[in-house]
Amino acid sequence: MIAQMDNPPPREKRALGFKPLYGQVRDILVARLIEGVWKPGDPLPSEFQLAEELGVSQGTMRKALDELVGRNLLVRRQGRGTFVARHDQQRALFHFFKLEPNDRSRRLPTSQVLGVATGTADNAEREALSLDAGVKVIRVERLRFFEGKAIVRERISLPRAIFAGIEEREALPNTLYALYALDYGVTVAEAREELRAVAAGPEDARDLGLAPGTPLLEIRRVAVALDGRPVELRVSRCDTGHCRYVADLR
Amino acid sequence: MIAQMDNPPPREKRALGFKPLYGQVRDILVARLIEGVWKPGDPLPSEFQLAEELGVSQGTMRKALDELVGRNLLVRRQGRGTFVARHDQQRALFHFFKLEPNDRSRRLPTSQVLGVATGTADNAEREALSLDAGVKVIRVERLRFFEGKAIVRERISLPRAIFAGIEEREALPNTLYALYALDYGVTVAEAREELRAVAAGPEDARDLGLAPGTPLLEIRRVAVALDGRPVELRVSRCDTGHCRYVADLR
DNA sequence: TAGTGGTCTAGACCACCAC
DNA sequence: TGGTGGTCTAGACCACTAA
Repeated sequence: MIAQMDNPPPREKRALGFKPLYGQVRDILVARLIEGVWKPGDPLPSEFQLAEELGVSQGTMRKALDELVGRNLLVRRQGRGTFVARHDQQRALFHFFKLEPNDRSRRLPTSQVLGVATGTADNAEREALSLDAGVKVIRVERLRFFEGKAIVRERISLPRAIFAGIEEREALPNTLYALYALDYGVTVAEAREELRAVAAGPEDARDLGLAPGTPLLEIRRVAVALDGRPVELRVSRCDTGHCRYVADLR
Repeated sequence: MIAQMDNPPPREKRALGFKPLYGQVRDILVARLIEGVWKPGDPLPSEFQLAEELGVSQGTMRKALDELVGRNLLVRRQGRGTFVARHDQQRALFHFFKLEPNDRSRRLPTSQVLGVATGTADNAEREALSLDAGVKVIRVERLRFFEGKAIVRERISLPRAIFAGIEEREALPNTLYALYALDYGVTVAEAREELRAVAAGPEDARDLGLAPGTPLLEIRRVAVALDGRPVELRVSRCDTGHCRYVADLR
């Protein structure tokens, strides 16, 4: 059993505080993912084992697992098992990357870091990342390329309290979210993006090889970790002469 | 039973052609929605009745219904029943509308039709809507307002074969998708959007009160009906000085 | 109170994969 | 061949709504 063991009424189902069993099971599984009991790529115990451990039926465990698969936190492979999702698998890669080159090929761009710096969070960063005044952030500026052509200029802000030492690494990988998960225990679970059209500034123009004032697509993304903390602010300015932002509404 | 009645082997489950029962049931339900057996807002028979009619268990029927609820085609209301989703309910309205005024209020903009015309589909329309050469389309141009301020200039292209007569209506409602469903039997089930940054042209500038060349967010959307046909091409140019495009990645 | 969807269980069998 | 996830069933009981 789960929480009910402490309380005499074995199935607490009040009008307001009702929480289904599979929801409690799901929360327990999420907590284990946050704690790092299972790491990216690890297999979970079988559905039957998990169900027996938590004292629920396989059907209930299945429903809990289903929800986590739906949130892209787990991956099922028939005949093999259920695994913790990784941020560097083809399927998951494009979940947080919606730019597509105009030739419709689906590739990830390469990256070139322009600079890494540490500073005090400005107002925008404090609001986006829920930081107190005076807190330090790490800022990464980089360019991203499709087929050797610079398409995106990107500024990434990270709380130093979470990503301490990341500013001293010799190199940063192209897929940062896999790095966050493996080296900092931070699983990016969701993100909110706000898009605007802006005019290219002098630096945008220089780095992207455009005239100043050229319209650029600005993507402002706040990434949220499994535990609900906002962990990254990323502002990308994209030359939509060579790519476009694609969204499927279903 | 369903398809198996004709064939002696009651459960056809070959290596390749295997299709689960709930999938067949789901397809039958979708077919009924396309035929208009149940119209937007109508209640479906209860899960038990549907299950009995199609000769499956309630659990299987439930799984089929679950998928359609997940695709926003049906809506469940506990204690009341399962209903065909409508495109003019608060919940569904914003599923296909991702612009948010910068004051973060969630409202739909009002609309003002600038003009309606009929013409021969151009290359872009033919490709987007899978039309043959020479086919006629109806084009609607309109402005959309937040708080009385013109924010979006929109060009909508519709195949005349599907929406015959729509060009002669005295007025067009703000929420066109509800009109498509109710008067033309066309349920918009999904859409693909491509976003770019563009410079305002003379007409954009005039109608939106901006200087020519101001960066605008261009949203190019192809809406697809329940039966898979593309039914609408919509190109919106948005003044992101007053609003922004919002996407939640999960 | 009757009827609907929502949860949970127990068990059977199938499809897929690795060994 | 054994173990995993995937499907399907039958039945019980709970929560919500409307009459």
